[in-house]
Amino acid sequence: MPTSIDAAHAGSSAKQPVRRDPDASQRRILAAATEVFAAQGLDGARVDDIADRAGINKRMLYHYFGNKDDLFAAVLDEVYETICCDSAALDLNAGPPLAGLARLVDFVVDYYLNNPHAITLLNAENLHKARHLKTSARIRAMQRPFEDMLESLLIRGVASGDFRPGISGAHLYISAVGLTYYYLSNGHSLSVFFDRDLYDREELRAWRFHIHEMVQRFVAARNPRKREH
Amino acid sequence: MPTSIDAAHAGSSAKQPVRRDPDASQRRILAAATEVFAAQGLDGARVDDIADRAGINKRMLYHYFGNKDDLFAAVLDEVYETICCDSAALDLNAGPPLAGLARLVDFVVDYYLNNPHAITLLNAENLHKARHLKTSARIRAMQRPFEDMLESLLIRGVASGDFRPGISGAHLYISAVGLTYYYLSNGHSLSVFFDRDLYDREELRAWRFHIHEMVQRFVAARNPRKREH
DNA sequence: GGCTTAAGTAACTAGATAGTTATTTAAGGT
DNA sequence: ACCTTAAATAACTATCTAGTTACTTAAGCC
Repeated sequence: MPTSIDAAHAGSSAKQPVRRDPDASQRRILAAATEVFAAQGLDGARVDDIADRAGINKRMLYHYFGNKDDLFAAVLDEVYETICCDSAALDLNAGPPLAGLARLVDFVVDYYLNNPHAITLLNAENLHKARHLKTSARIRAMQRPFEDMLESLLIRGVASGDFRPGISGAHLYISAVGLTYYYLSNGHSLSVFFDRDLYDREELRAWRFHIHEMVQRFVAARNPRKREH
Repeated sequence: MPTSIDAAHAGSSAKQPVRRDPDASQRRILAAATEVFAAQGLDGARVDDIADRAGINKRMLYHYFGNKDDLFAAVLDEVYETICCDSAALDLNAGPPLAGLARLVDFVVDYYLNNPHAITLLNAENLHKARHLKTSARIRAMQRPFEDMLESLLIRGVASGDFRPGISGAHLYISAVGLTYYYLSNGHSLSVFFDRDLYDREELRAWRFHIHEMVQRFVAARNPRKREH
């Protein structure tokens, strides 16, 4: 089957005038680049492959994005954008602290389940020592409010007697992401090693529950309540 | 400065006979390949670069290892080898269960601190869906004994009243590795986001302590004892 | 010393790949 | 209708790169 229908040449092969749509072309390029960079990495990806999948002429890719590296930066910027937007919508400080904590975990798990590209793209970025992130304005803008939100949650939890004091918001967040990310990122190796499919629906459900338990027990003041899921 | 002294041509430029040492050549190639694949990934690595760093002729690389992909497989095999050997030396079931658990965590943290190459190599492997691992005999051979050792530890812990029942050895292990691995693998991104150097000595010490706490609190029967480090 | 084997070398090649040049043509303002 | 701008295309190129060919020479055995 054909990989994708070329919008610019949609319909029959009759000599219809080529419909122009710069915005759509850019979006198509970005979407194709996201797929290919995620699947092959920055060095493994082929510019011709991206252009083919986007159904556009390679020249347009250079016209809109400059070069391969800048295109990769644009893809990453979009990833950071979605992380920022999704995070901003997350209000950890409504309702009880324990519920906020659970929402944080579910948010992280859902984000990486819904954006599997993000993992391999961020891996590629870290292989290059976060070169592109360092110049991204977006992520810097949301850093402070996000950390503040985390700290508020922790303070509220200590006040309510649910959390113990002295917990680092950064460590808590890195833990939740790390447990999610590593499992999904290295699931292929782990599945071989433990001889079962860790991407299986039931395994994923169990792992989500595991993260909830780990995080809760970590912050819990004394004996944490069982949490139904 | 020159990248490395070529053993085959060591000494002055006088017309000394070329010393032959096939074992050393292979080791040099493997060591260079480990460096380059770890730094650039499978696709980013250049065979010529590896040959240059090894100080051998490219032809020998193909002679001993077949092709680029097989060389990468050999590098990974060595990584799996060290993981297996190091793990085998780890006796979790001597002394009290809590001490065994702490040894497990320290082992994992130390392994990835001492073998930073392993992380990017395993990432490259997972980008390719653990293609090479699937055919590695080594890792399969140690899977069962390692899991058994973990389960014994958990059973002993429950018996002694230190651990709660119902904990999965696999989940426990994945957690310890995940917390270590993600922190180190994505430390560049995280350092930018949290605006501090997470590879700093003091930060690393704090993170190790954090993993100990998380893991201990996770398995603890009721109120875990504080653990000095 | 001569002979066989394998370690080592230099120069080469076929194909791939990022990036360009030169050109055509749709869209939109006046 | 005309003209400018920019979207789109096809064909091209300089360079890089994995893998090879053809050759030289050290080591070990008799």
